[in-house]
Amino acid sequence: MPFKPVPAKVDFVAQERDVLNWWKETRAFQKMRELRKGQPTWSFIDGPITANNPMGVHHAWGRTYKDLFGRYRTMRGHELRYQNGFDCQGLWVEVNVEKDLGFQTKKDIENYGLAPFVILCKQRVLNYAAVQTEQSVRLGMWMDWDDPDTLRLLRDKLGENPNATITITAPTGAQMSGTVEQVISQLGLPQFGGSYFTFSDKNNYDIWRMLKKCHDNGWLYKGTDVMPWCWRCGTGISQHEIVTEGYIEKSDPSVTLRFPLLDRAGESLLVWTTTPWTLTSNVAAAVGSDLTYVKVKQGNDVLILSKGTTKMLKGSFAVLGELKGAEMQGWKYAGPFDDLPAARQTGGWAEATMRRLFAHIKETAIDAHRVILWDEVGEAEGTGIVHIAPGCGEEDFALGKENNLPVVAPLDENGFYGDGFGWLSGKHVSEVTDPILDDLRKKGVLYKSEKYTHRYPECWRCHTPLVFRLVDEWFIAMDGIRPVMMDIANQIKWIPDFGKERELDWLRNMHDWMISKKRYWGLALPIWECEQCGHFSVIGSQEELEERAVEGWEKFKGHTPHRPYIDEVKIKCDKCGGKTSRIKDVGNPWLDAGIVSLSTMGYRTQHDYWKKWFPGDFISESFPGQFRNWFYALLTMAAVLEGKPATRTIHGYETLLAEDGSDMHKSRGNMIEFNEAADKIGADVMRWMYCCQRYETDMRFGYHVADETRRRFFLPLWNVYNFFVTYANLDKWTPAVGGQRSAVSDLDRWILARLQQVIEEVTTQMDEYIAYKATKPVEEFLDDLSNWYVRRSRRRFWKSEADADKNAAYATLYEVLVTLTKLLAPFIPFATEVMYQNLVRSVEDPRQGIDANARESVHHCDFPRADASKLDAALLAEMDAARKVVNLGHSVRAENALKVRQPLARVVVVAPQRSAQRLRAAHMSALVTDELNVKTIQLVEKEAELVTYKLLPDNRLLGPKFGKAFPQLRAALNATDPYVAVATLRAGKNLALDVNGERVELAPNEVLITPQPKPGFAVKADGDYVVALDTNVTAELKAEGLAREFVRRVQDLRKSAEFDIADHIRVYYTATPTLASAIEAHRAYIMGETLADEMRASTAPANAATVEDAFDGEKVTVAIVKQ
RNA sequence: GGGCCUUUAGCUCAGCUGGUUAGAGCGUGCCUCUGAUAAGGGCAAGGUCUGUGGUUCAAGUCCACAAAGGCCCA
Repeated sequence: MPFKPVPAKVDFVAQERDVLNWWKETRAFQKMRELRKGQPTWSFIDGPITANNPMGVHHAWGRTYKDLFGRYRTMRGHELRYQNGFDCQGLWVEVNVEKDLGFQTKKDIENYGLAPFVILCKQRVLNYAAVQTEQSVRLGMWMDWDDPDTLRLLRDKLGENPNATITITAPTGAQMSGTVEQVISQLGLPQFGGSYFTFSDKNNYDIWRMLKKCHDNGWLYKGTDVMPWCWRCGTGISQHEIVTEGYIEKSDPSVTLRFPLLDRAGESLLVWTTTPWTLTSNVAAAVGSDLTYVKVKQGNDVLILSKGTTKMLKGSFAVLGELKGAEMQGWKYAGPFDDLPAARQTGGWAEATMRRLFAHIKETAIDAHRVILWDEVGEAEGTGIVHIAPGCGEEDFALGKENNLPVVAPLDENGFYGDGFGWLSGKHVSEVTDPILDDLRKKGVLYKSEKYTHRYPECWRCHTPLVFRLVDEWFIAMDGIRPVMMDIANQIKWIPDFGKERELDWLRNMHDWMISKKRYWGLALPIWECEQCGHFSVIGSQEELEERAVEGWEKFKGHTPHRPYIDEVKIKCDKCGGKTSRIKDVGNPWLDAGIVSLSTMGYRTQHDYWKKWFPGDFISESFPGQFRNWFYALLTMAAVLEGKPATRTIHGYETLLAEDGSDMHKSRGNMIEFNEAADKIGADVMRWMYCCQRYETDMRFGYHVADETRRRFFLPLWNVYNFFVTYANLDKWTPAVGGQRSAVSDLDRWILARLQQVIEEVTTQMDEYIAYKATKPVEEFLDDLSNWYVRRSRRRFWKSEADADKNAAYATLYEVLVTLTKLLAPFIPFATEVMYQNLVRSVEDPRQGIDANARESVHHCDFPRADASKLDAALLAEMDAARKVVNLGHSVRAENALKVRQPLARVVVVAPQRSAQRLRAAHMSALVTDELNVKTIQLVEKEAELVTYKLLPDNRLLGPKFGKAFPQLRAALNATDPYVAVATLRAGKNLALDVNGERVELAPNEVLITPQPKPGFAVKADGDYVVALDTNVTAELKAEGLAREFVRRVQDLRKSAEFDIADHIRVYYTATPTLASAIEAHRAYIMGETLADEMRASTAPANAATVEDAFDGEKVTVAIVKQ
């Protein structure tokens, strides 16, 4: 057999695994790469995936785009780098390692030891890099992958002894030698190949260089602020992380308490807060200057609160008077925790390293207690008087700065009170609420306390409620780079285009970039700060560090620039000559990901190589978040070092949701893991789903959609392929046997013309990176192929004689399938490979070889190019007309309950003149009559008995011409005799009308004539077309219909008895008289259709497959046996 | 609080620069075809195009305001 038979029930998932093995065995990826070497470059820069967990289906969406456009560009004749990237450093990894170890706080990590902890982080990254590599391979991504087993070997060896020497073979075949730690630090270098890892030495040192450049420009500084802080992670959380990852509904005790006023005996401010722990740090009380406040008397107390909040008072009260907030400015009061030492310290209280910042403030918190004005004070909740603790809140801090207030910052990094807080010192913020309430009660200032539910920020990693804390962090000042960045953003092509606006919006509003994290695993910020004089140096390279090292180099040498070894190195202070240490902070991980347009392409060491690949042509990532994360970091780094865009195109896509539109979350249980989906629905189907999705809207992913995709697209494709192979084998047809097409029917020319159209559309859309606009024409084409071309061509394949027409059908379908295979290869690489191997490569006799030079894999082929000579616009229009008539005909049959199996005498068609001409052509007539099962087609000129007409003005032409008189024109047209008007217009003459007493003339092209079926006929109309059926069933036609019914029963029986398509049979039947005579009258037809060599009106042998049935008032028993 | 987006059939979404009777898929009901067969095709039902006002001969489409939802930034 020329082609391998296609199994009846294909296990697509198993088939994909076979393809993966075959690619591996034949080194298909490497060969493809060789093939494209030296062709024009197309540079894709991969945004690194965090190697921290197995992939979910949301990762597969983006990775499908990356592979899709890479494969497309390859087939279009480009050389690519094919480098995947892993994001390795940062808190994501740390938190998971902590979890594995059961650690609660940073102290646990320090007790465990930084060196072994960092090793565990690296091991986790290597482990999940291996997992994600395997998963990506499973998805069909062709990248320059590391061997996952090698990654696991390195993971294990690192755990055993990072200093042991080792040699491994890199993806390029080169040998990598050194200590385990050193080998790992060199993964992904161009000479070794494989994925890049952001923990590599190259990546880290290139960031050093970038930071030094920032410092040279004067952009790097240390800043102080009060910011959200997770005491469990021991690190600041930037506002962006909270905004995106959300808040929780949290119930906390709210407290209302009195601030007794000094100089106004018996009077108190009534103050409300939801964070009692911050009361220890109260410095001032804020009121709205325009708000109205009231003095109320309750028992012996006189309380002051805003007029709009008195409903919160408990019990009855008497209003003594009103005043404006502005009048209260400067009133002094006694704070709730003035007994603590912290309140008595000049400038306030903070950790030792930060006290200098408040040296200019000469007051204590107690001295400072007073009423200040603040526009933001409202009456929506509380008392209209806000407690201000500049050391415990972001806005408080800013307000404190404005008013030159002292700052009392109570918490250390783990959330414990420092030593200036009396009985609270050493207590943890999470457990002081009740003791503080007790204390306030004892002091007699507590007014009331109740549960209060509010939205509260939590740590997105560990879900600990955040506190606000005064901290030192390191920043890059962005003002200097802002205009450059905006210029760069404008040079880039954003897909979708609103991406540019979003990025520009971010750039306009962006604050300085906080690059420090007080953690352990990550980029070692190359900042050495002098404890004595505060001066700091920024180191730009390993070499520079060695040069300036005055201590500890020996301990660091041979290690990667990570904690703890890097911290051993001390350098001399430029300014005072003292010994300086590296700050303990690690870097923001977006630095790691942002540098890759430089670091991974040999920016420092292989400049020619870098120049060849920089800037990227294309990047693609999920939009949410990336404007302020990777896109931003990527553009910033290249802007600082080169002043250029890092990429020419930025493609983004939205969020992947569950099928019901809800967020996919592990915790919610509706997250679909990649492996699960791949095993269930296969990679090709997933990929097609992703490709069909509009990238600029959220995607709903689920198994129902997957199944629909399989049914709508995948099965028809496979069935057409299956159909071809089955019949080609039956006829022993191969391309070599067939040779040149000797006769090509219009149906063939039509499908080939459609094919060219599709190639053009797909190419256009793929060049624009709009995948879903490429998939749509393909699906339409497949529908044409399957539901029209193949359906209409069935008999050509089925007939027994091998003539030129049959050969043409095979040759055409073959050409379509092979082309489609190449066209779809970037989208569904597995199925297309199977089809290609069978259609093009595995013809049994190599001398029959389709193409002696056929490439080994479909992915080595060139992308199809449209052949203009096959693009026949007239033919396409002709077929459209025929299909329209057929559709109407079917519609008429359906509405009048005339089943297709019953032949009818004729179809009467009214069509526009051009179409009528086309339909008159013999081939089109045959198509229509056959499809509609009618004897003749009649194209009528005198359609008057069939239709009436609706006359409408052509709005586009006549609207502007008549303006306000347009409605009258419309009415006049409606009132005129349609038959006369049509006759006039069809004769090419102008139609005269009376509009508002004026005579106007309409040209034939200005009036739209729509035929309308007259009621009472079996007629259906659509636009210019009207189709009618002659419903008179003569005895002859009836007999023919019965014969066809009989054939149907025999065919069903063949099928259910599991006969082979080519088996010849004997038929036995008994039937009611009318049916029996119909069967005998059409004996030859029936036998031909059913491959019957004999047909007898008698009872069957015992072993025959038998069926009884009744239809159209007749009864029949049919039996068949194999001949 | 500012900016952007969305709102069209039971569900998910198309609808280009304003133009004739607003479409598709899924779901539902009915019918039908068939050697793609636990598929395929057709027909039908289902719409105040979120609301109000405006511009225009003509508005799902343009403008204003409002409502609901989403995203981004404060």
